[in-house]
Amino acid sequence: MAGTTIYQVAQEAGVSPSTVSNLLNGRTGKMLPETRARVETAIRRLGYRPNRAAQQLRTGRIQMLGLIVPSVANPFWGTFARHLEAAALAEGFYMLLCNSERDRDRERHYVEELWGDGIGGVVLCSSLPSLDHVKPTVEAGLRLVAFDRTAQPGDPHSVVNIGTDNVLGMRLVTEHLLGLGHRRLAFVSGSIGSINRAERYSGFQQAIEAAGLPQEAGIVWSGADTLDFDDRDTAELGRSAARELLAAANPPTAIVAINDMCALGVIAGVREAGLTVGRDISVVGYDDIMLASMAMPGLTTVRQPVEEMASTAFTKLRQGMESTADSAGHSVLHRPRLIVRDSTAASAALAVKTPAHQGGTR
Amino acid sequence: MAGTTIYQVAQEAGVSPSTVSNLLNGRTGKMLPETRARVETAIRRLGYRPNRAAQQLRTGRIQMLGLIVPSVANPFWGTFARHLEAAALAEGFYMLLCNSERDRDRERHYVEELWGDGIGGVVLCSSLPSLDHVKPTVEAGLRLVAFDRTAQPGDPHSVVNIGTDNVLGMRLVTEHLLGLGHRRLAFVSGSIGSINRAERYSGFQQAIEAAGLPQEAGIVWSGADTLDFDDRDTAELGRSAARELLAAANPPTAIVAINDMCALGVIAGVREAGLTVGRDISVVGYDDIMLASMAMPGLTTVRQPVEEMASTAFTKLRQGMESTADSAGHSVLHRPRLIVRDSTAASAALAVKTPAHQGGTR
DNA sequence: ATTTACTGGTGCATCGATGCATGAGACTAG
DNA sequence: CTAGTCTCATGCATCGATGCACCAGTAAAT
Repeated sequence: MAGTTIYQVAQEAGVSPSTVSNLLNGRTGKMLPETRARVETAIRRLGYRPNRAAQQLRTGRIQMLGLIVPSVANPFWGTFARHLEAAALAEGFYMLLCNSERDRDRERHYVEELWGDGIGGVVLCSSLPSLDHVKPTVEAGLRLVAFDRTAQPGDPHSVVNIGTDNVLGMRLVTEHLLGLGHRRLAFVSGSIGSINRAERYSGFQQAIEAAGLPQEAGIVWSGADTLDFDDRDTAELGRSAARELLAAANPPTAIVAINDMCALGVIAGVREAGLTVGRDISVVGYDDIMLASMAMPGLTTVRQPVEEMASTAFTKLRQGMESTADSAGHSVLHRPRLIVRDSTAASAALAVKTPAHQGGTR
Repeated sequence: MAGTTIYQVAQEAGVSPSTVSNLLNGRTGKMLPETRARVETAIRRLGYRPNRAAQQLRTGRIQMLGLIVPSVANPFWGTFARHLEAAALAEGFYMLLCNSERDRDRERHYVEELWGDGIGGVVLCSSLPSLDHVKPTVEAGLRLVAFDRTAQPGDPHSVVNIGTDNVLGMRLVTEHLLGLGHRRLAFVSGSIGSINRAERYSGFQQAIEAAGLPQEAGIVWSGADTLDFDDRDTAELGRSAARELLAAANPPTAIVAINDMCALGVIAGVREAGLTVGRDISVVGYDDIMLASMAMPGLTTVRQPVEEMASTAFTKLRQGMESTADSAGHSVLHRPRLIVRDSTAASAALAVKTPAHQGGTR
């Protein structure tokens, strides 16, 4: 809108528009240093900036990527969005943000719309097990990086998956609890429909088995039909889970929540039941959102290296967009990390020989 | 990228590209219903979608707006972004997201970049008192809606400001506390540099004055030099404030925090001091972020009608972008609302004649 | 029959950048 | 002095949609 065109620059520098274009696009091979300098000066003097619309129209490409997340109101996605934007911006790419609200049709619609508008690459954060709804677009040529998801049979070829090892992550916290002497753990989740929820659950089970404990040591509390897609609901879910679990006969000594929001709800529920988290009962979450460190007590959880993952996502996307050959898809698994805080402590059964408030490396 | 052009549609329908264009742009005045139907069928059959780059190049306009926030990692901005996107999308606008990290230069850079790329409207969420850094761009024609900010002398003419009445909001909570019998209140904030912080402070003072209390009834705790720009820091600030205030002789019976994050820190600090929020001392925040309702106890706070504000922001932006005349700027003040939860209760001085846990309409 | 009026639709230049094919000029070789 | 070789720069068609100015028809008026 500044309105300076390549023609004005050309005139100012006393050359043709082609020359300016050549310079702009790095075709400086055969160009007198003097000419080059003249053009560069003119560009600077006029404050010329190429018109992106014209560039895109001509080249078909555009320096922009799309990000589709369930909802940026959720701090986990907000954080991811921020890091992805930073990675993109460093290479001159803009980022279009889209909230899918976890709706399949909205995901599809966005993907098609973005593709139709000339955006060549999209990072899709979907919790859906299948990518069928976007398959046609991907097969038409869209570069798709799926985030927080593991490759599934039937996925379109070129899709790159980026995530953390959920099985491992959940094993880590579960083993942490087992190491503290807990022998009766509850796993709290909404429906285990999404891929990573299933993976997390599997990690939980594996840890219990590996410890040689009977299946019954792991109680599963699943709000089955609850539509726990909203964060507030997720937390609420944790709250009711805690209430129910603690009211039952032979309650667990530790509760494993499917994610941090859920864990925060659990903490609230435990407190309402008159117990103290980190003393009477241990609670762990997953994700390490900002609130996890600020909660009282600090929440033991599993951190996903979000920044690193964002950077990988952008790199992969870009690679895909540049090569014309249809690169084969694959998965990049980042390593999750156990973050121990004060919400976990030795099981009450051992509490006699261990100081009550121990357990946190803060 | 689908690649169907207006020419193909024209051929398919047996008309000229102009006719298709006319239909697409609503110039259907003089067009036989039959012709119209033929074209519409062709469009559907070919799955034609106008090429946005070409449209933009031709018309100069683009159906896209920019949103600049301090950081979407902060749930308050995340929520706002989500609502703004929804409002924009309903009218066929995309939203480009930019994180300024509260940096003046980044704000300027983004504004210039967006303008240079043909984006005609930007919603800027800046905490800076002055808009001088973006003034040139606004004067060049960019439509700017400033969010969470009140008009200041020296602002560019066309800027529309959207916010809530911070003075009123803070008066509301402060009066709520006074009504509960509190006579010694502390106001906790980092440096009161930004406009809305100053406004909030002013509301606090006004309420105290209006109640006929002496100036000294309002203690001001200001972390002066602290760089409390990160959320974590803000909470930390509240924590230290609480500790210091409670350790002093003649401590306050109620603490007013500059925002919810800060209030959550205060709550943590109070708890560490061995006191119970909502009984021994009352705490209030501002913003009503999601966590406010999930904290223990639920935080009494002031809610900004975010969704409504987002909708206003979009409407104003759009109006500005459509009219060529440079509409005059103005401010839209939304009404904040007091949300009473369990973190406030009657002052301890009255506690003898009032049940301890009362006070919350939940 | 010729002009006037009107209806319904089309031709074409245009937006700004791109990059291939081509050309002008300088210089050397024969 | 012409042909051949280089070097450096330029002409021009192109991407797809837009919308004004114009034009073929047909109907009504003179």
